[in-house]
Amino acid sequence: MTRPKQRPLTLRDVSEACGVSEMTVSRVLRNRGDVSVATRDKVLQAAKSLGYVPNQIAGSLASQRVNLVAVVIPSLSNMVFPEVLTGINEVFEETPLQPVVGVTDYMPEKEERVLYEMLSWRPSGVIIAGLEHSDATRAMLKNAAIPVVEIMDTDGTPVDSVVGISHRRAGRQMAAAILKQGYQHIGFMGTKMPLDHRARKRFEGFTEALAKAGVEIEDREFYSGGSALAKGREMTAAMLKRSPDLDFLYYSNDMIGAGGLLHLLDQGIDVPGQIGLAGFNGVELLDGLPRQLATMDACRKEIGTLAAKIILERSALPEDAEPDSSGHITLKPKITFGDTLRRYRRG
Amino acid sequence: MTRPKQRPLTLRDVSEACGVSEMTVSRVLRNRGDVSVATRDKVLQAAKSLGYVPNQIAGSLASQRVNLVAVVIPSLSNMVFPEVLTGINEVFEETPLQPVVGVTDYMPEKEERVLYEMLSWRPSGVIIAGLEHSDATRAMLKNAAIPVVEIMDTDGTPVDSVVGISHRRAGRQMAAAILKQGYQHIGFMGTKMPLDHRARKRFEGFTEALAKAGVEIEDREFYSGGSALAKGREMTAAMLKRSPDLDFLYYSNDMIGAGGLLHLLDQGIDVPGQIGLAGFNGVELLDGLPRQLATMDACRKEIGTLAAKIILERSALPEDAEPDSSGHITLKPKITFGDTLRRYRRG
DNA sequence: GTGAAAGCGCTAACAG
DNA sequence: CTGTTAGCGCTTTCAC
Repeated sequence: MTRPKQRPLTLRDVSEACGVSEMTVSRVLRNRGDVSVATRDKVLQAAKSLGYVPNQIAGSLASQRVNLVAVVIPSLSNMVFPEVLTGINEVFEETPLQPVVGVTDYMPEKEERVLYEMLSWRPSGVIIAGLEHSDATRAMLKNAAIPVVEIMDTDGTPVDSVVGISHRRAGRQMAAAILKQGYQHIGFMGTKMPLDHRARKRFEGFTEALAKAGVEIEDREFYSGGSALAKGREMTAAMLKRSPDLDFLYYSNDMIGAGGLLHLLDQGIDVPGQIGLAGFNGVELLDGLPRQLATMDACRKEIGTLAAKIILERSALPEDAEPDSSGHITLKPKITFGDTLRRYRRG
Repeated sequence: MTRPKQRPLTLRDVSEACGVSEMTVSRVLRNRGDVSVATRDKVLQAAKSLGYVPNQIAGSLASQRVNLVAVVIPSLSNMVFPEVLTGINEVFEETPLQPVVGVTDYMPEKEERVLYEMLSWRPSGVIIAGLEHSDATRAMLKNAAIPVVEIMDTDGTPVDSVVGISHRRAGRQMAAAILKQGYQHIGFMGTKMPLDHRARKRFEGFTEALAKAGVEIEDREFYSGGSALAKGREMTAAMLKRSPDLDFLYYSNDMIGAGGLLHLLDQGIDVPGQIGLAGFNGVELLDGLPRQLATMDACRKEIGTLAAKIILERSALPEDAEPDSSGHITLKPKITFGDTLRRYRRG
């Protein structure tokens, strides 16, 4: 109750308060080893009434174990990543492990800084978005000698484990679906993606599959910043003005797709009859639009869950054991046709 | 290059590699004290080539300083909080401080656990959402003897500093604006809010202001889970069926408001002539809807920025200095009328 | 079941 | 400018 100001409580304080050795107090507080019920209660009671909070800094240094898992993602405003985090959180919920999030803003050099910062806390594992990293980043990941899971994307060579989808394949798949329904005049809209490798790969897969069918994208536009919904609207209006013959619009994410959809409906355009639309991500947020946008699920939450599970297994493993599984997981997203990609061949 | 596996590098390794004492290596790596350029370069070079990453655990224990700031928020999927985080991140960007986020899912008891966990890392400060906490949580915050900023809400008694808006006032203000425009038959839709105190306070302020004008809410509905947009649609449809005479719908957040708006437009209802709408939050995400929803900005990013700045100032202060400012900041959100709350008195 | 001693990897405080 | 000496608060290991 009468706590000395400024100096946080230590084990010793609790020890003195209840007349039990520091060692035993430590045992009680960690539920380690056998302690008589009597002393146990005494200790617990003292700790609580003092309001003692253990010092993990000291604990981790002594035990050489840290219950932190570094999670490195490009953005928090992207909707996608909070969902991944939710998956991760769920798995770690009932374990001693704790995720610590770092944000890179899609900047490789910031990724480097953030990772360095996090590794300096000696986390038990790293979950990091993407497969494209600077040499320094990759080196740090390797040197850390802890489990590393690269997430979201599987098109490339992981440092260690990987959980994600093939965005190139996703792009191809959507192209195939679109062509199959008879659409031929296709426009593309998306973020400027020098650094969003996943968007880039989807685009590449998409164009590649079209090319195989002898189709080329007839118009394209890229944006950055601003409200995605509004951007989708604007870009769509502009593109259709430029290229009125388009019969399909592929968007690199659902938000701009939704903007496009709202614009087309405003204009009284028949969707998906006259113009079809598709986005990417399967954002639940958008259920409730006048039409359901065709899209592909990016398996966000599942990616989080699986990545966390890999860390969990690996970090429990004895020092020198090698996991028997390769730790490479490629999920297979499916297309949701919704109401903006017709299901029957054009008349 | 030939690094012993499993054992992370220590200062000593660097020290040996470059023939400089550990202490000096430490100085170089922290940019502390004067070191000759020659040794400095030697050290830096050795550290880099080895791929040495300092151990903050040991460093913090020795220096009794931790560059972590605990940030405790109810949710990541609420859109609101990622924006607050963005504000916080921006401020800490160029400082040694680093936010660490914990999520409570609006559960007081989880809040307690999360905070305990974070305090055990002895952070330099705490930023925590809301003013309602369990006694244990409040006690921990007080005992921690570090700067604490409670954010989002100012209706109540903070433990220490506070940055936010008065949600009660926000509710009253919106009620006043609605009444002023002559709307009289008002329905309310929102989340089930036993634990969302801010939504509750807005609702209370809202009904209170209506009551003063002799107006009562004529219908109300609460939801939980699911896509907010879809829920807004459904609830609005149901409510108007039940209470066709309503001329205004107040939503506890913009997403369900947007759902309602889409529904009304679908039905060909004149908005805001026949029915007016308002939400809350000022979600930029929604720019691009057919009509701009009336709303109030919750000052999310600014709250983050200010809270971070308070921590920053306070944590730099000498041990016993008292901040001269009370550290109580109430921001004043303004109403955006948009296109769903008419600006002129009813005919 | 409990305690005493040693040390985790680093930095504060002094010496030189 | 550089090095030495003590810890930081806990846990490990080994006695009892």
